[in-house]
Amino acid sequence: MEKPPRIALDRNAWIHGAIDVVAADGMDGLRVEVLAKKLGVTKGSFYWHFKDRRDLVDAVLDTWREGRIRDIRKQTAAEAGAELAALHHTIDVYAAAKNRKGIAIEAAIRMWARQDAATAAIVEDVDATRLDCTRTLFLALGLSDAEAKARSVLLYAYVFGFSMMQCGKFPMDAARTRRWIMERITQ
Amino acid sequence: MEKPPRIALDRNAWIHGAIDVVAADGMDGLRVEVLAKKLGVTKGSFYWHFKDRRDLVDAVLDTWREGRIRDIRKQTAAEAGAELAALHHTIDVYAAAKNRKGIAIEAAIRMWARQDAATAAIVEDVDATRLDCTRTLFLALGLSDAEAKARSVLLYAYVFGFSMMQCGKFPMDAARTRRWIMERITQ
DNA sequence: GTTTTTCCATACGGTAGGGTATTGAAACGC
DNA sequence: GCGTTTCAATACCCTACCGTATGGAAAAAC
Repeated sequence: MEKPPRIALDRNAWIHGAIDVVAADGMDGLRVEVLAKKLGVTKGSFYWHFKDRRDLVDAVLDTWREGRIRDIRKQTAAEAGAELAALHHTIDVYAAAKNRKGIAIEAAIRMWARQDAATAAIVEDVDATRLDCTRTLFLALGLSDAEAKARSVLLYAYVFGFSMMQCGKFPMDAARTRRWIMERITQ
Repeated sequence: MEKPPRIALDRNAWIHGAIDVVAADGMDGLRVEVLAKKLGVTKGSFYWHFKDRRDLVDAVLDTWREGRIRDIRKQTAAEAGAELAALHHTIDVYAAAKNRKGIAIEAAIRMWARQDAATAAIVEDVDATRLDCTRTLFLALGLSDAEAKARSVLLYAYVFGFSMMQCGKFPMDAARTRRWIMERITQ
């Protein structure tokens, strides 16, 4: 019997494992002992790296905020003249079905933010950053500031809202609908 | 000391109490013993009216579905010629800040639907009904079926998405933005 | 090689809560 | 009045977890 080599976990391994759990089961589903078993250790390890469960939750939220802010800046980066394409790209990336995990985390954290003020503040930061990024793109297209803001709000509300809807029983041409809506938001 | 008169609870009292809890704490926050204490009884009563916790959850979901379907039909009812006003009214009612509890329940149930297939089917029913109700209004305004569907999807995605956003740190004229978006969706 | 630090296992106490079994009391049928 | 039905209280058992205390092994420091 080979003895498995000792691979020490760090806070980061716990945080990323926790994010997976949050995506699957929501913030309430994040349990220290369950996560420990998933990582192949016991909670003795957990309480070495974290003060308590709340410490992990805060770390998850911080990691999420930093990641989301970095991501939206990257996705909305556009050379001069490519702003419209960048907007289309942003909608595609954020509303895409391939982004199931990201959407699940968004929903879980926003749900949790209803009960937790600190989380609500983090969501506010992320949303403000996102809204500002697309506002900049709309401004570059020559729109007024008020219209750039309104279109940004519509863009994100659509993206988040669509990800929460279940259109399975509503017969439609999904691709065509997507295209129509994207035009409506950006032009 | 007056002895409080015995007021027998029925399933409905439990269900409505449960809906309040779900709005406040999500589906995971719905606990038999906690709800019993809130209703001033013990869980001995609960297990008289319900087989188990899942039985209550199912009852909550059924009640929610029936209520939501009845409500959307009522809100989108329009005399001939008043279809546009009905659309505006629908957006107002569903996106309104005054509807905090309704929004919280929507979010909680949609979150729960990620883990529970039966719930996902119920959400699908509600969404299909809602989409169809506004589609009918758009059709009455003379739009093509494809466009009527696309506008309906945009309408609900916006309403749900906006309720999940935290725009506190994004400075804007909220009323004016709302008006702009409403026009963009309906006209 | 010994000491120290790092990381984890084990064992334990405590609370919350699901579900059952039993008892009890009020209301109802007659 | 008297039995029956309806609804709720009580007492349990059991599981899932949080958090702590302590011991122990591996690695690093020296």
